[in-house]
Amino acid sequence: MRACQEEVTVWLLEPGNGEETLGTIDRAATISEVAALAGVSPGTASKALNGRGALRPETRRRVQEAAEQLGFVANAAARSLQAGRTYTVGMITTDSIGRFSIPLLIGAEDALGAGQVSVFLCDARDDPIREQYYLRTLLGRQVDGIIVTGRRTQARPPIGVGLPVPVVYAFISSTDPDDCSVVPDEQDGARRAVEHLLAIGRRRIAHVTGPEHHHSATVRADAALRTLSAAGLEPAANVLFGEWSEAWGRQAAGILLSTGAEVDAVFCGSDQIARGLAEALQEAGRVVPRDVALVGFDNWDVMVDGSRPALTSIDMDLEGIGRTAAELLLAAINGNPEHGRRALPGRLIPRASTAVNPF
Amino acid sequence: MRACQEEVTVWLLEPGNGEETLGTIDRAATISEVAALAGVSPGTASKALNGRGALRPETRRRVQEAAEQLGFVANAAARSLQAGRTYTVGMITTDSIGRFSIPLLIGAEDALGAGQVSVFLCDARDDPIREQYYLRTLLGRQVDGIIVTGRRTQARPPIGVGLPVPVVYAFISSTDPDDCSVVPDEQDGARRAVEHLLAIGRRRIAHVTGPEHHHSATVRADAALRTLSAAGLEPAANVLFGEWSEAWGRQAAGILLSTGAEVDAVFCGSDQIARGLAEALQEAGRVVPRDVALVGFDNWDVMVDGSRPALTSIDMDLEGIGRTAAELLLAAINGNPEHGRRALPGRLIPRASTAVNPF
DNA sequence: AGCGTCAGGGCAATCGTTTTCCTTCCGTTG
DNA sequence: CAACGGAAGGAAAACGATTGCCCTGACGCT
Repeated sequence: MRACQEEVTVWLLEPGNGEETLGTIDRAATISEVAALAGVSPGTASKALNGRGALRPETRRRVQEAAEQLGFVANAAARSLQAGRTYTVGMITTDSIGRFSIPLLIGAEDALGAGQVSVFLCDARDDPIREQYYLRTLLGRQVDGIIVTGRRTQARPPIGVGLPVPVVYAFISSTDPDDCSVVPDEQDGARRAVEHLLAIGRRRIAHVTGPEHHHSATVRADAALRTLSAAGLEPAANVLFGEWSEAWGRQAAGILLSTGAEVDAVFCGSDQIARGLAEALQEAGRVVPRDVALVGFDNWDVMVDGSRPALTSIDMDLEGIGRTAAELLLAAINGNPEHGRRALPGRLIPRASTAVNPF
Repeated sequence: MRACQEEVTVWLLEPGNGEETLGTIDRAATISEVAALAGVSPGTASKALNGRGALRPETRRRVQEAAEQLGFVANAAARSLQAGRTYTVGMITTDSIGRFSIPLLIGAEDALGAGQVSVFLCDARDDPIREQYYLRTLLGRQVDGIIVTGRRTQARPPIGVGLPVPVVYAFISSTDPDDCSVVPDEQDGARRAVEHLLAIGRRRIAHVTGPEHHHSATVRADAALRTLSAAGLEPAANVLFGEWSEAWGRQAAGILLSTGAEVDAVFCGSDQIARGLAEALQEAGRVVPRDVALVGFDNWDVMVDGSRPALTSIDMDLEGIGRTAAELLLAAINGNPEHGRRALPGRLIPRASTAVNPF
């Protein structure tokens, strides 16, 4: 282990001293070779390296040194075979890998990597055939568990029933309430957005969002309306459903302006929509946030920072969702399965588009 | 059991025919169980399922049926152990997984998945320690090969020397010319951009790009200048190095306008820069593309489509790079290693920002 | 001195597949 | 009719790590 650290350093800082880098591993050494070098039996070597059995400290050390010298790394296949565990999980993204999957993936990979578990990545691309193919592949590889993710939060049918390994859904959820799902709390997010606008004194608040058939759009819209009415307010305009794009945001700005509704804030269903709205409003002479304050959703860096002014937005903490899903999966693998949907709160990231004092 | 099967099928394909779905796998069957059910020995069953050995067709069929009935999927660990191959490759992204890694990943996963090879994903996050940790992990898992990617195209020191498995670098390249690298041909991309601007009749062309210490920035800038001078032209202004952001694009627009240089086109080092430039130019009263044509780089959908007008851009075909890298890796695994850098050409995607007739 | 105990470590089975021999049984041929 | 050859399939040895069991000394106690 010490040597390991030093090796890294050698590679990193001083090219030229290649003595003990990983480069010395050119054909995997077996534990028998290590044992032979240390003058013990393979079984003993195994115990020495895994801290099991009753061994003299000196023997243990000798084996460890031999292992290091040979650059020994235990053959995972052999170990899995005998342990019945692979320290491996599969991650299936049902839609394609994209903007939403990545933070999930990073979070999951983070939590799993810390537990010495590797991740098989599978991209099912919205194709049920591919999905089942990957499921089968993963099961053949004896993964210890599976994380299922997707780009929509809507509940989906379970990927399989009676599977031999635990499954956790991240971001999307399973329609089976007995399955374990970790999702963002979108209602809470919408509530925070509206409350923030209320807190800075806005009262004529509109909502522009994605397609009405999109689960996230309706959930967020409902929560927004509820929050408004809890404050004794009506929305400043009907909810505008459209698509998740800047173009729609621009178009929606036109609609809002043309209806003559006196709007002093818009909560947008996505940062892209908010950005489009911001542009169009300002082209029409409205000042953001003085005349109209804006809150987006997703906290997507390139959108919130690229927009002028920078966008206040709701961060769903996707990385946290990925991490939590991974942790729940590990727990399930260790025999402590959890059931049901768990909704993680997001947080509001305030920026200039709702700054009370815009200077 | 039956009920389970039907549920899966109902969801998946054809309600009613639940015979052979994955639902039946609830505790992995071994080949011995299959063999017993088919009334043969395990060895024979193996031959039957893998199309090897000399077996009566009828026997083969019997075994296959037994396998299906039990939902048999060969234990990959056992198979790897004996074959010495795992049909698994590792993919290490040296910087974080991000906008550039994803298409690479998708491309690679595509090519590998088709070959029944699974991918271990590792995110080294620009941390050499993590990198070496993952390398070690992958080697312990006996991956058949490794793909190394990153978010910068600059050459990097090899991830290891004398490794027991082949390595292919994708997007980034290795400083060791003997290693196999697949990279975008950025010079070619820059050339295409400038030639496109020349083709639509622009002669006073400027170049705004990222940091001077960034490899991509200098490579593209050099190629752009060479292309101009090959056409007998000088750049309309000194190359403006800055950062890869919209903010810099806006700032650069100010610089170009204030120097009074008569610029009729700008080739930008990234779509973000181009977008910032487009905004600022138009706020200053210039019309894109009539007064100033713009070409970006990366063909990043949200930027090229979100910008107004939509941006002409250079697409580096990252997915193709990922796919090619994976194919080369598979070839190397099969004993046909390739060496050296292979630069893949990109293509120019024309959009409104360079439309000859902007209506 | 004799017995019990325990530390230290070797042996061998085990995980599930594949593969290399073998064996057996027929059919064909000299 | 004996011998040979090929087809069909079984037996068992790998692959590499782990682990329970057993063996061997050495030590201590009576």
